[in-house]
Amino acid sequence: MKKLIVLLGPTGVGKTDLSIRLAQRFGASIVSADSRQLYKGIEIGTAAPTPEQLAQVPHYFIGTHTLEQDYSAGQYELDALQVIEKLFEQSNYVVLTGGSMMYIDAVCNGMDDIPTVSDAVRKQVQDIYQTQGLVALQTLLKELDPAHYQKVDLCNYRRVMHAVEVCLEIGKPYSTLLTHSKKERPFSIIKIGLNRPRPELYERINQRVEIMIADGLEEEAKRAYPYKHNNSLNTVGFKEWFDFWDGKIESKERVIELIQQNSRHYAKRQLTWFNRDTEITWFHPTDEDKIIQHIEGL
RNA sequence: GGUGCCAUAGCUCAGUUGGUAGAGCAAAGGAAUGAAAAUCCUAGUGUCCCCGGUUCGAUUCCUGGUGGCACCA
Repeated sequence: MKKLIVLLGPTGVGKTDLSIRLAQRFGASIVSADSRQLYKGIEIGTAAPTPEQLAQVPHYFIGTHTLEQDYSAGQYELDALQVIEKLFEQSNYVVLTGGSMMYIDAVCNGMDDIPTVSDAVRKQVQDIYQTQGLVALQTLLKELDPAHYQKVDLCNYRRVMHAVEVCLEIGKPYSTLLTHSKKERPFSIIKIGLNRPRPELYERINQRVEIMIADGLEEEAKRAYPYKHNNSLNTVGFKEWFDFWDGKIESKERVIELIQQNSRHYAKRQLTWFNRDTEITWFHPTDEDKIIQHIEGL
């Protein structure tokens, strides 16, 4: 039986190192489930695997896209599944690792089939939001998809916008596409969660940011600055620099503090998401032997 | 040493004409179906610096401490 080892956890917990050792132990390749490490040119700020690490085990979805390319969890589901199936032809194990919650769920559970929104519709909906505000979008959603209007978080403009976009794109209610069903996969899934006590995790995050700065994060951000309007750069570690250069943050010290803080916030959100998933077995990253035993025991 | 100002949430501060208090930020908890490192939601929190005094009642007024800041010596 083919087994997908899913190694997940909050940012900075220590997934990369362990994923390489596990992959070597089980003769597997690594499929990254990280919505930012797949972009080329922001390696320092996203703590992407180093060239040395990449040389140790074949990696997929690291630095495969340009900063200008749009990408999505839905696209990732299709692409990753294709890669995983191919890798299972050579090995009984594949390691999926990363912290992008929705990317992991896309592979493990699947997402409903929703068409990609065209640029024209996206622009149209953005215009409504910018000129008439969120209330106008809410009203529009109430007309187009009353069922979803009842369920969606109406304060969250991204969600309201997306629902409206899809309704306009397909000409029927967005909610008719949502089945909330779990897709069957031709392999079994072993979910391993990595976590540390909160103070320990936060200390690691803070230190990692300091290391990024020493490694040249500012220069990397400067090179990325021309692309700042792309989604690839709506990213912790970059948006703070952009705000600094745009005069919205007063000092470099403050930039660093904010990167650390936003990283901690991100880690907390990841944990909130993962804590709902009862399929995860949790370990401290140093419990490598226990993790291997756990995988072999299944 | 003298004079003045200040001391309230983890931080910055507001406030109570005397009836034991509230903002922002932080921390915490939560939501989540193609932008997800995105986006959004929710409470909580207090020896109101210390000892006395006045008062039915003091965080608030008064005396004296302590600490900080400023100015004068």
